[in-house]
Amino acid sequence: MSTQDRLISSTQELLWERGYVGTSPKAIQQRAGAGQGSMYHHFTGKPDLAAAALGRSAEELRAAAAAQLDGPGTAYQRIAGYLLRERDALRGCRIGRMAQDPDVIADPQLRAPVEETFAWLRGRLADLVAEGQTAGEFPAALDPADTAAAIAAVVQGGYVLARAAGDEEPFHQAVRGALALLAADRREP
Amino acid sequence: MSTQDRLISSTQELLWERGYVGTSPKAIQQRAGAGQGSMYHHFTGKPDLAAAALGRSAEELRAAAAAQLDGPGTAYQRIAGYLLRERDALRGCRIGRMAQDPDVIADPQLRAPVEETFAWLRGRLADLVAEGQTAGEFPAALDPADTAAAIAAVVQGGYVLARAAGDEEPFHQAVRGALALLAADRREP
DNA sequence: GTCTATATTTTGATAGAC
DNA sequence: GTCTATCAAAATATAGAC
Repeated sequence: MSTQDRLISSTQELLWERGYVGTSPKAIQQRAGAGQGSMYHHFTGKPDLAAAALGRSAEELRAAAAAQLDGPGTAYQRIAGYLLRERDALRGCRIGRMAQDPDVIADPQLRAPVEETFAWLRGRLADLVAEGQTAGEFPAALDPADTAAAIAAVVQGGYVLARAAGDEEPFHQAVRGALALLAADRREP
Repeated sequence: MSTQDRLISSTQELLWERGYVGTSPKAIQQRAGAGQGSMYHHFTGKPDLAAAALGRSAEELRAAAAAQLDGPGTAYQRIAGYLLRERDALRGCRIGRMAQDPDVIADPQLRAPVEETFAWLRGRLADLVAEGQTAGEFPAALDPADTAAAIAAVVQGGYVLARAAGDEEPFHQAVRGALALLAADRREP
């Protein structure tokens, strides 16, 4: 792996762990095993490096989600597969975390990967919900975009609950709760 | 309002806007109109002041939520009232935001109000769901704790989606989506 | 491309006068 | 209680040698 690559992956890790404000160029250099000169040779500064790191994280996240959502099975099974996928709930979401950072939200270059990732995810989930409605899996009365937003929100909010509790369980509860609500045919009113 | 009070409320605002790492003593002093001396007279340092601010924010948040959840109406109506309450979705949650901050999560003094707020909220929502089940509003098969976690997660995750999009709409979609899933009796499978 | 030296500003706090 | 120095360390670079 090149020095440039190590700088990017170190920044990815640090942004995940400490956010943009909490990540210093010095910390990045130390984790990458590179000096000041290397970093400022390859990137114009912290925002430039962060943009590269966020772009890569967004790509990775999207690929991982697509692996579940585009897989085999019914719409419900694929959504369940996505929600039940193994995750380190206490680490939270690499991309969702950035939405809280005012310096990321304020910089169009940094916000773009965050915005695009969630726009894509909500769209993909909405398509799946609509597909499930056509197949008779889900009630026709559900709005696909609303349902998709709720599903994406449960994951992001589940991370918040887990980190607040210092325990993964609230994340899993939220996911189970959402899936139970979605499993309309299993319900007994 | 005393200088001490202004320091606390200024810190509450800045923690909400910029998080713990992004909030400097200097910024607090400027917003409060107080000098260094005043701040360090009333508080031992930034962590101490942040603890006071978070404690107050937690109290306020809990009171606001309780106003909706303990009000009149059926369980569904009260949950809907809570979810549809007027919120500035782009500002996000004062308390939930702190769960992302590693320095807050690492300090037991700072994490306590965050942990307690969500533990209370999930418990209160679970009681309401159970109440609704007894009344026949919700399917008996739902697990109250899971459902409560999903509802709380939708709000927290809704904020993430809204901030990522730079638009309140995804928050409202997520809330509508969750309420539609909860409204079991209105469903046509 | 990478390194070391240097520079400016901010952070988070202490000291001591009033 | 509040104010104005003062301070050591860190953040975020730039300069220039190799």
